[in-house]
Amino acid sequence: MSKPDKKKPSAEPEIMEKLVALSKQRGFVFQSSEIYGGLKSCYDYGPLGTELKRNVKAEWWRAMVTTREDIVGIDASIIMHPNVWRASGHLATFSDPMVDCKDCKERGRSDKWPKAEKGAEVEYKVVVDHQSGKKETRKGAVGDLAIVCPNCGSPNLSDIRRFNLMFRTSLGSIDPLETISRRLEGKALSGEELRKVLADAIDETAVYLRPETAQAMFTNFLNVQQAMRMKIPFGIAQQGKSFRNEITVEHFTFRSCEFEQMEMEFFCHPPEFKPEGEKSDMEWFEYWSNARLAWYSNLGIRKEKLRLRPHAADELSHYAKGCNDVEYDYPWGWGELEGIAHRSDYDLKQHEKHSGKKLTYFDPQANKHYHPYVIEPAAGADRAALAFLIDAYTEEPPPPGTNEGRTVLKLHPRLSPIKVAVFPLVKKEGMPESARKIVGEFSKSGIKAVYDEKDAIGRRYRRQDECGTPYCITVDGQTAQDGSVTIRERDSMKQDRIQVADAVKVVQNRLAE
RNA sequence: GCGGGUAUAGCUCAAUGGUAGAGCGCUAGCCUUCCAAGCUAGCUAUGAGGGUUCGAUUCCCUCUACCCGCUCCA
Repeated sequence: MSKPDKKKPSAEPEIMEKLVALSKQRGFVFQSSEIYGGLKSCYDYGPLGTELKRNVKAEWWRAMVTTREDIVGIDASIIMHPNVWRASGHLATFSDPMVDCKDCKERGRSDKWPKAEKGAEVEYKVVVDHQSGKKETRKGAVGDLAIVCPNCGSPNLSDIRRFNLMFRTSLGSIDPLETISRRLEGKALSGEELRKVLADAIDETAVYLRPETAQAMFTNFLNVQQAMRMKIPFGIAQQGKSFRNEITVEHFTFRSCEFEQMEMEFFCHPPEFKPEGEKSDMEWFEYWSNARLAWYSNLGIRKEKLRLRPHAADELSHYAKGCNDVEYDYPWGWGELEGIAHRSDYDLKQHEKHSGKKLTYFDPQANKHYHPYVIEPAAGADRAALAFLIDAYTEEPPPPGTNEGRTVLKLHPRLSPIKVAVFPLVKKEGMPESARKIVGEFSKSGIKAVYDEKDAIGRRYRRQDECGTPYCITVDGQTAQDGSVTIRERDSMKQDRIQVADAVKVVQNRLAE
């Protein structure tokens, strides 16, 4: 088991700056609400970014649902019953009283920290120089919370804070503020009493934006299984927005408060009910780990920039039997693209406990009811789109004899926002008309094509290179004579002559490769 | 959350206590027959708020956002 090694000297620290600039210039990603000064961690996808992300999601759906008999999809609501989050455990940490040590920066639950007598003098050691690890002995008095830091023993602590990992809102037309002001009218309450009144009033209508899409696959487990007559092993897949009030956000769109997930819950036999010849839960775990890793490399991410990192035992949740992260070597170091978790039967049992409804699968072969095990590949659509973008970003030096290099996004053609650009070599002799007709043919076939006649032909090629457009078709003098055009491939810059009549078919075939 | 840095045109950068420039880009036109050619004309900017000042993009304060490092990440 390898430990995460997040830190590494960045080989190209400036690549992100260039990519952010290109993203804005070419319309991949903009900062949200930019004219108002921006909003922390929020980004908007522009026209090309939207196409890219849609293509990423479409490829995922194709690989996970369309081409598989054993997986079906759902599209659940973002707001779910609050008890879903009690069952999943998200609401517990949400309301836990958290406290920070001001000396060693340890953070934890105040009700779990060592008790100490209020006002008592204590002695503790603090690391004063992180490089040498030099410590200094200090003294202090225990404060009102009557606890000390479990790490360094310091009584120098922050106030209690409750971290809102989930976005809370209220469902219903009555504003909780109305309820609160009514209940508080004419009352003089202590801080603790006041808090209770507020918490109760808010709780009555409180709902939360989902922090993950996974729970809807568990709550709908039997609905889906019965409606679609699914037999174990089978999976339920979903794509959609999730929301987390992250403590920190970083690295462009890599970690943000609003993000899109692509998750699949694969229900398989627990060991005691596994028939002969069927994959075991651990074999499915390996299968999905490898399948998900391969998905990224098949869509063009360089193999040496991808790895599967097994979680160390102390990183795992208590119920998990394993977790592999698919990681990408971002410009700032290795970071998570996707997590494949072996969740045992924890989630279904939790929901069974909290809802009081049976969530067992009836296995007609074994003639038994049981809770299936679950393997969960959970990917981030925004992270995937970002990784594809970073990996595709290439700066080529000027070829011998010239002085202009080129910037090219070597995206997999199926991920490219624009598939084909069609140019008239010059703006005369009917070439623009022919070119526009070709664009029309592509549009009719559902292939995103654009027309461009501005500037010299070389410049138009370079513009498309920056957008990641894999194919450029040019109408020239020969077109009028024999009905042929050139098709130029983005990465090799090689040109073939093809018939106009075959153009759509040729591109379709190349996209299918 | 802590520390450091940054904020000028669509992008990359310059300059200035007194009319804010360039390159690329973009728009229109001319020219142009295959890999960022040329000519002409045009468009576009000092993150937000406050203070000092006759006058602030420039000095000061606050806020916001972004970047780097630490911290955190159910």
